[in-house]
Parts: sequence; structure tokens; C-alpha cells
Amino acid sequence: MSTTIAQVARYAGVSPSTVSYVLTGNRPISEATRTRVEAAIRDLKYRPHAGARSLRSSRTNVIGLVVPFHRPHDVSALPFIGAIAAASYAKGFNVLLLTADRGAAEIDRVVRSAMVDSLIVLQINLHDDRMEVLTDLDRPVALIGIPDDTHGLPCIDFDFHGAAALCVAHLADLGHRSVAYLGQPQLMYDRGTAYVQRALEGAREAAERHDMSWSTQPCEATRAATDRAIRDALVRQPDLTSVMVFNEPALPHVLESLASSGKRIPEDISVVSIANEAALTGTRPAVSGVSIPAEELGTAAAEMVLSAPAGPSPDTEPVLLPPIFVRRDSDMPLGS
Amino acid sequence: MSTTIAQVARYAGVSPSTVSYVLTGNRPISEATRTRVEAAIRDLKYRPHAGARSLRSSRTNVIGLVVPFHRPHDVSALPFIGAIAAASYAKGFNVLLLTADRGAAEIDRVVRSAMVDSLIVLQINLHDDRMEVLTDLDRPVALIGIPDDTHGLPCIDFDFHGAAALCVAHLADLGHRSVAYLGQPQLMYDRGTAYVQRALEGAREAAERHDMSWSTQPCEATRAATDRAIRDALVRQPDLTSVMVFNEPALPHVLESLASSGKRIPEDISVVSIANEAALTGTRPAVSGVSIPAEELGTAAAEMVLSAPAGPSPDTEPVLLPPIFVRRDSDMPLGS
DNA sequence: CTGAAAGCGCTTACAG
DNA sequence: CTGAAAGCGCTTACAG
Repeated sequence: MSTTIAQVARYAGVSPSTVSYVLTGNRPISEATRTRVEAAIRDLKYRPHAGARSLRSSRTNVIGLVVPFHRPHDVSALPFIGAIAAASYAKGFNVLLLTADRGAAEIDRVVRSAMVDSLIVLQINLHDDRMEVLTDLDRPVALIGIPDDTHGLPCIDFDFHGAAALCVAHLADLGHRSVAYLGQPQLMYDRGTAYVQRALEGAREAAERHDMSWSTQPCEATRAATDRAIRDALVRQPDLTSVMVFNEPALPHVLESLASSGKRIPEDISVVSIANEAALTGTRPAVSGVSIPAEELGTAAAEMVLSAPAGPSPDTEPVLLPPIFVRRDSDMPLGS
Repeated sequence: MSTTIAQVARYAGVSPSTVSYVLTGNRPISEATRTRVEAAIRDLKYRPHAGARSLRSSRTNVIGLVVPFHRPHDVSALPFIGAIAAASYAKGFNVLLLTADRGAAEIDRVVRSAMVDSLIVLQINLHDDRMEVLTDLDRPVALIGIPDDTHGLPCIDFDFHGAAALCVAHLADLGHRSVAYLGQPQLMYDRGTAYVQRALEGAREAAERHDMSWSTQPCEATRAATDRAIRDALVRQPDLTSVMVFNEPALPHVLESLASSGKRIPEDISVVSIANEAALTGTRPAVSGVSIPAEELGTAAAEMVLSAPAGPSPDTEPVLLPPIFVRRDSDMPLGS
């Protein structure tokens, strides 16, 4: 089959243990033998057998990544996965893909069979039924998303609550007295996904704080749905002057729905949004708001799990990446 | 640490080999001992150590999945990944994520270190520089995408060539004499991604076959880019009556660009497209065309690799999933 | 600075 | 139908 340490040792004229110590770096080696061993490794294209290594050292150098593959697919997951994979590979770790569909049992199975050293869980619910398994795991874990009770596990997320509040506060600063919040599909709320709820809360609190008239509704990412949502919002808030959208694939449809309701953007209605930067800048007008630093978040999560201790620890504080509001062409001061 | 076979054997009062044979099913076992052993496994929450198992059996039950995480992210990859993961898990296989960025070296490394039994490669180029490594691998491989020369490796893809031809032929059947093809960003062409090229060829050939006036250009998924693309197309083909779009995230923008050029859909311009079904049905008007069966393709690829023999074999024919044209509200007969 | 040896947890011929 | 034993390829005390 494949080359083994024994073969490399024979080829280099040294003992197997010497080869192993060259690989691990756990022992001083003379320059001459190191060179000979390294040449043998190259010549024979030797690669350590991952299974043997994990059996002996009980380390796999594999991170388990739990990804939500729900339908409709949440396309915003892809940059996270890419960033986590890139960051992991850069540090010499591989990524095993787990699907969230199978819940806690899947996590338990993979960890108990010693396939992964640690875990990153990608979409956390406020009340997440995987928390118990994750705390009992005795492996480093990083959660992307903040549950109601972190149980002392390391969590990281973009500050969706703050981002939404920032968007609404910006509208208030421009003099707007009313805002309609168009959110995610009902399904996402039903699942209890943490960031979806936190964004809604952040927006609602900011609207209350600024004494704005407020309405909200879930929304599918189709033109028919945004038409309905905008029409309903205009019925509920006849004097509506601003819309906040937290639904990336629906964003272009929302702009169209407003336009075909006879609302000019930004002259009649100001629009702000939370989405990936490309989605905000790809429309016309380009949409003001906060972009989600998916790459940064994924990279940070990978680094976090690689330095995290196993198991919960009581003083672990959730990490929140701060939102930055960028003004573009979809908003203007009221009545200007 | 974790429970071992020896512990299960002691608990159940049988020999370790008996426990192992219960697990593998490679030996007849009396009903009584099987029951006792299974109870012990449950009580002790035993899971076989994956590394030990792979060391001994040289099988890992892991499929390596090579995914293109290019920027801008190709969001259409997500349903493929999801379907492959689901199908693999359903058959008792786990999925190790590899990034295409590191090319052939990454594949070689992971296979040589015995981390995977087999490989699925997600986005194949016409001239793919990974073919040599893949043929030398001596592991089952399935390519999603068809290279110019398959080297006898099993390939599967949606028939993008046929799908594009079907779309254009439909326009011709409606009496259209001209078509503008809006494709993927230039980057995708530069990479030589097979399906992107094949769709373009299929459309071009069909246009020639039906004697239609024809133009094509790459297109970014922004409103500014679709505006430019539509304007250019109307300059090159002043009597343009139909547009074919193969760029899912650009589709809503294209409809808007046409509208703001004063073109009604479908009265002035018929539009057809290849995209995921949700993208075709989410717009207004809903777009006629061919939807990409991502789930079906991913599932088929997973099944393919699990039944494929190792290495190339000369009589392996590429598998193409057939396109189906569905008429919606974006097209009509010319001059009706 | 180097080597011989034990043992990680499995699977499977071999023997009964 | 069942058990005792070898060995997969590594890492690391132990001995020199």
C-alpha cells in the first residue's frame, strides 16, 4: 500500500524511532540524520497514517464542523464554511462535515468514535438541545451563535442585536418616525435560531427607544412575498418612511416591491439592511447598512476552537464582533 | 477515556473477538450472546475507535469532498454539499471537506495519509490539472463535472449543454430570431469550469442551428453589471427579442435592467434561464427555463463513488442528468 | 544523539 | 458457535 515509517527508516539507514522523532520534533536530532531522513520521506512520498497516529496519540487533527443544511438552503452559510475550512487547513487541521439534521446524536457518535478532536457548531438556537451533549463532550468546542445559556462554552458571533439597533438608530437620526422590519422566513423563527431573534430584538428595542412606529413580519425570498409584505406594512403604517430588511436573498425583491408600490428610494422610503457586503452593493440603489463579516467570523471561530480548553469553564464570555454601519444610496433624512 | 471492545467483552462476559464479530457481522453468533453483547454496547455507550479500525482494516468510511471555495462564493455549491453529506451519512459514511484552492497536492496528502476511502470532486475544469493525481490514486473517485478527457474516471453532471440548447430551441420554437446570452462572471470562464463552458456552447450551437442572431457576454451579479450587459446587447442586436440568463444571482437584476430599459417581459422580450428552481419561481414574472437538480446530482454522486471501483477503467461513460424545460411567465411567441 | 520495545484498539485468520 | 493471538503503523517512555 502506502509507505510506512519502517520503510523510510530502512531507506535512510536509521531506526524507526529516529524517523518518528524527526516527524514529531520531540527529540534533538543531528543535522546529518535529519537531512537523510527528510530526503527519504521525500523520495518515498511518505505520509503518516492518520489512523495509526490517532490510535497512538489520541489526537486526530480533525475539527468537526456542524452545518445546518436545512431547506431552503441558507446560502449565507457558505462563506462561513469556506473561512473555517481555510483557517483550519492553514493550521494543519482537517474538517469533517456534520449535518445538524441529526442533532446531538450525530455529534455524540462522531466524538465517541474519536474522529475529531474538537467541534465548531455553526447555527445555534436560543434554546439549543445540543448544549448538554456539547458540555459533556470533554473536547474543545466553539459555538458560532450565542444561546440563551452558554453553559460556559466558548461562543462567538457577529453582534446581530447591535447591528440591527445601529440600522434603526441611523434611521431615527435621519428623522424617520416609522420603520417596518422585514425579516427571515417564518421557518427560521420557528427553529429559534439565535441570530435571527437577536436582530429582531435589537431593531425593536431601538425603535422603541427612539419612539418610532414599528411593525414586523417574516418574509420569504420571493417577489410575491415581498410584494405582500410591503403592502401589509403600508396598510399598518400608512405614513411609513423607512424599511429595514434582514433577509439577504429577498433584498432585491424588496426594492422592486417598493418601486412598484410607487415608492422612490430614498426619496419616499429609506431602506437599510444587514447582509453580506456583495448583496448590499449589488443592488440599485446600493443599500446602506451593516455587512456581515462572515470570513472574519469563520476564521475567528477556527482559531478559537484550536486554543479552547476542553469542556465548559464558568468565566468564558461570548465574543461579539462589532457592527459597522456604512452609508450608501438607499437612505436620506426625512423631508429633505 | 472512551470505552473499548475489551471493556465491553468483560461486561458482557464474552471474548473480545466475539464482540468484534457482533459488530462486523462476519461470523454467525448465537442469539443469546448477541443480545448480551448488544446490551453491553448500549450500557457502556461503546463506539468503535475510528483510527484503530482504519489502521486494521484500511477502511475509514470517510469520503473526501473537494469543494471550490472561490470568491465570490458560488452559492449554488451549497445544495450539492448538503445532498452529498446527507446521502453519505445515510449510507454510514462521513464527509471530510477539502478545499480546491490547494489543488492536487491537498488531495494527494489526504489520500496518502489514509484519511479517506474515496473522493468526490465538485467542480471540474475542462482541462483539469487534478486528473493525473486522481487517476493515480487507486481509490474510488466520482467527478461532478465532465472534463475534456475523463481518463476513464466516473463522471456525473447535469446536462448543462443540453439544458442551454433546450432553452434556446424553445425560444426558436416561439419564433424568436435573436437571443442574447448573459453568462457567468468572467472569472468563471477564466478558470475553465466545465459546466459554464458547456452551457455556453449548447446555447451557441442551438442559436446557430436555428439561424438566430446571437451575442454573449460574461456578467457579474450586480444591477450595475446587468444594466451594462443589457445595454450592450441592445446595441449589438437592436432587434433583440429574447434573453437567456445563466447566472442565478444576477437573474432578478436582469429582469429589472430590462424593465428599466423600457422592455416589458414577456411582451417585448422573452427571458429563459438555467438556475435552481427557487430562483426561477421567486421572481416576477416567474422565469421559464430549466432548473438544476442539485440534490439529485449530489445524491447520485455519493452513490456513484460508493459503488465505483478504484482507479480508471476504459469503458466508464460519463452520466448526464437530463434537463427538463418548464414554461412559466417570462416568454411568449414572437409577435403574438 | 540513537535504538529496541511496548502498546494504542481494532479485525481476522487460526484453532477448537 | 467461540476464544487466544498476531499485527495494522504509529509514539514515547526506557535504556544506552
